[in-house]
Amino acid sequence: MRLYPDLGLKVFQAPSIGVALEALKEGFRKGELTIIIGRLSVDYHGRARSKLGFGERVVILKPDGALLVHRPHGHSPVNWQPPGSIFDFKRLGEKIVINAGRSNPLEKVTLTFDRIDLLVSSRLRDDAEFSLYVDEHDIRDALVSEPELFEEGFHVVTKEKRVPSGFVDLIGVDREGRFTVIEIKKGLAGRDSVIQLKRYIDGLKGEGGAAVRGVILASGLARGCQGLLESLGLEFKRVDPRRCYEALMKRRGGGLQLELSRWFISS
Amino acid sequence: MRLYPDLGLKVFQAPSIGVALEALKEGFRKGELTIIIGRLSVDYHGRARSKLGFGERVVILKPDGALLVHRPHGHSPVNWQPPGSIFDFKRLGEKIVINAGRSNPLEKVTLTFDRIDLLVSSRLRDDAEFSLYVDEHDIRDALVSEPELFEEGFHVVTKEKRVPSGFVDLIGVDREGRFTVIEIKKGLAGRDSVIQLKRYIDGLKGEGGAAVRGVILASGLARGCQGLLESLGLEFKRVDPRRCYEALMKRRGGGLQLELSRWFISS
DNA sequence: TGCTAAATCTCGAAC
DNA sequence: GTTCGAGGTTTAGCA
Repeated sequence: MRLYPDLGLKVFQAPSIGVALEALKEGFRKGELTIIIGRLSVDYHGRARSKLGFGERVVILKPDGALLVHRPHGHSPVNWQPPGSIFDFKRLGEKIVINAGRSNPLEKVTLTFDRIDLLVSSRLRDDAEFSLYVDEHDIRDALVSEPELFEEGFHVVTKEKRVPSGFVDLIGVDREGRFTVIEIKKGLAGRDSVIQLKRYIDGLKGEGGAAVRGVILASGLARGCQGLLESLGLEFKRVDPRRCYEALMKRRGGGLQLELSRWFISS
Repeated sequence: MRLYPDLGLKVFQAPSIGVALEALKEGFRKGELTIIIGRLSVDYHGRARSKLGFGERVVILKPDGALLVHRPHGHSPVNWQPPGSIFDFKRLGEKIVINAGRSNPLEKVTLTFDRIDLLVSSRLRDDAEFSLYVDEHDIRDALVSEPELFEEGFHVVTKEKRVPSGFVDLIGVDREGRFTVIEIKKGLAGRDSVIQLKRYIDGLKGEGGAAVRGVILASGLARGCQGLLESLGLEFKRVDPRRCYEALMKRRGGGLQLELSRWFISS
């Protein structure tokens, strides 16, 4: 065992069962994040059931009650528990067992280690803010601040309006005074988007009696949807996320470098 | 630096930039999984854009080209790259920069470390098979092997039949000889399931001329869908995942202990 | 707490 | 490779 008080980082190599158990309990009690490399099996009971035999994996226990079991391949953890789970550490013969569960929904994952190669525990300080931009929400906001991105003479009346079957992204009036419902998709709009828009319009027609114009606003329309769109009397318009991004940045005052050209690995 | 050849586990504590770079390159070259605990910032350009300032996090690099950046809280990584990504490690002044990207879709994530507290690299052996049971697939299989779980006198004709708008889960003939289309949902069936089933039936009606019976088979029907269901002339039947699970286990010959009662943390 | 819609969704299978 | 459907989806935003 090695202790590095400067970094608050505790590293245990091939710890005994007693040492590992103590480190697990103390690390969680102190609000630390713990990483285990070892050989374990996993069982899950809850929303479904799963079983995974013994193998060498990485386990992360977070201070907020999240647990992750990662195999040496793949993006997603093979088993996990969401934040808010309750941990329980115990010895079972020559093995270490970690239970993590919650009551709603009722579920529990059980890790059984027959070997722990490395156990690391550390308090992590991370207050940085994460910002992600140019999503559907941003496109809508860009249109609110610059309606001409949609169409000249267009005016936004309301956004995120609740209708019986969901939420309409944007409602406005076009230059000819027509009531216009806009359904926004960031990527390709598919059959489901078309049907969704149709339902929205039907719901609104129920309220007033006037005709309503329906427009899908997306970066593209999936193949085979054109016919459905036309048969329902709807329109499609292409949205340029780049221009929306620029509009947003202009509004937010931030600078913008697109540099789309020399993105890729320039190593 | 400590080398444990028995376990194939390399542990570097507060390594110099040169040592860290060398370890990263050699670890990936040898097909090892690498974990880094340190202080870093993250930038992502691609399907969206994101920015995350400096903070203490856990980074996992997998031999299949997956990369994960985990903050001390939450289930999901704050940034990542999927398997198949290309890694690039380099020095930039007193910092270490890791780029991970791919060309389709064109995207890249950049990690900039101003401190590395711990770097661990190890080859992980994990050949175990992961099995997850009682999903939609299993319910369908349970019905194929025990059609009376659906209805007495029911006969399965085909499963996973392709129709213009997707795949029908099950098609069969009921005791009165009616052509029956079954849409299976593991949990609550919602409005979308009802609409999907209607589309399937419409597609099948196009083929033959006979009337088709449509049934939603799920553990429940979402509130407000009953009306839609009836107006479309469809039915809802409750499925018991537990009985399906038992049917599957019977068929697979395995034993079964449900022990639903004393699941929860019995610590 | 529960529901609805989005996601850099991921993952796997079929075409 | 692309597309489509499912997921222990997870996550964020509101009623």
